[in-house]
Amino acid sequence: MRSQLARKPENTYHHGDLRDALIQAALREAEQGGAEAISIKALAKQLGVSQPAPYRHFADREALLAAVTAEAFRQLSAILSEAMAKPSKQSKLSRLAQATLDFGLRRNGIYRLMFASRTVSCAAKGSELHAATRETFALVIEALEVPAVGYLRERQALKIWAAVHGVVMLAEQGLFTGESAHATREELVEDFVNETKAALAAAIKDARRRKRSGA
Amino acid sequence: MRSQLARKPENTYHHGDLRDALIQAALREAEQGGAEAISIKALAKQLGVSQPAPYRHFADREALLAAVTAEAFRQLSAILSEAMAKPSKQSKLSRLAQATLDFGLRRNGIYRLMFASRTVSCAAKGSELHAATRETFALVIEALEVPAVGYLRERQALKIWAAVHGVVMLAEQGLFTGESAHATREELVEDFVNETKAALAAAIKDARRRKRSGA
DNA sequence: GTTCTAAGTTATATGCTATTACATTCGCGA
DNA sequence: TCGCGAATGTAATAGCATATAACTTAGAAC
Repeated sequence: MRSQLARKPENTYHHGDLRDALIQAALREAEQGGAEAISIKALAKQLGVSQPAPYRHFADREALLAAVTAEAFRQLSAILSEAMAKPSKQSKLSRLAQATLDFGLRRNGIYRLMFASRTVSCAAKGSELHAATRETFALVIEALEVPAVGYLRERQALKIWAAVHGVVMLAEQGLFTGESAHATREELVEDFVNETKAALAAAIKDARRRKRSGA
Repeated sequence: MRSQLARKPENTYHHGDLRDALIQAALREAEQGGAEAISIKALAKQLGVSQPAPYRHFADREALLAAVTAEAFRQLSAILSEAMAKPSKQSKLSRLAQATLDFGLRRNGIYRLMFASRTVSCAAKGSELHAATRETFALVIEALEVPAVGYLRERQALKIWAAVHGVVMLAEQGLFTGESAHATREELVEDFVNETKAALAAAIKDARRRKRSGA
């Protein structure tokens, strides 16, 4: 296993770890231009192999995109885990939400690859990509820092996750640069975070009261 | 001006209204496959003209996509206006939000074209596309049915707009089909609508109280 | 060491974007 | 109504990307 972005050494026949090198190089390309910026041919040239070489590792372009997207989800998961782990005055949920916003804005192209293409929705249930997306969502649930309360916890996780993605989307559309720019993206995300906390607190209080009156 | 989806009549040199026909045909193509499904060559063949003919009306593929996206925004605006206009027990905001969700799910590919590509963010400020997106957002503000209260109204509009888009996004990712499917997409949207209403009501009440105590 | 297989190469077919040079039609003014 | 210029369409072609087929090389397995 050699360095991930390495070109094939000259005067050698085998690259060594082309599959991984392709994924890493593709991620770099997608950083700015999204999925459209990923060209098998260009990647092959970049890595010093012939154009058809990548097809030994991926059936077609879609398969490469799926692998790249899965890797992107794993990277996001790592970032979110780290954000949640480090000590801070902010709540875990706030840190997760802000870190997601930051990721979505900074790594624009990759974000679109992950959430705005049909690659994910086409992913089969047992696939690497499907697993990676589920793992990321599990972190959202974890960030709520509440025990499972019926399906309420999943519901709140879906809501905050949806809301944050919506903010990223509108921000990339440029809806925050103009007359409506008086609310920053970070403020909006924090609003959603606080609403989620309030909803959870209310629900838990309600559950306790019901339990007490029932007992 | 001839019928929009019409092929060029045989034995004629001019199509009649190729520009519009291209946009309409491209919209049909994008319905399922998004922007990637739009091929200049295929459209030309479909409409019975030569491959280079479309370039008389659009500088390049990007320009066509921008025009198609603008048209899509106008169609969405029309749908939302209609939803808001018809008498109903539901509030205008609820109808707008649910209609947006419906549009996003039904016309999946077009929705991605509108909100998940970089076409919009690259649109110049004076462009047809930029105007179309602003007009749609203006409908969101209108749906709140409150007078301008500082920047609060725009902020709430941004929030509900972001939230609805987030729900569409996650729904298309398949996050609602699985263990987390216990909340429907419609329920989540309605949650966000109600939170928006509550926030607006609270803010207006607060403003009145402040005004009274000040007077 | 021989052989089998994974991984890479050359050559090629196909499809799309885009440009150049040429042809046709429309509309408008003389 | 004739003619001329602008708008619109066509044919031919260059360039790039995906993908496949047939062939070659190196590494591993026995």
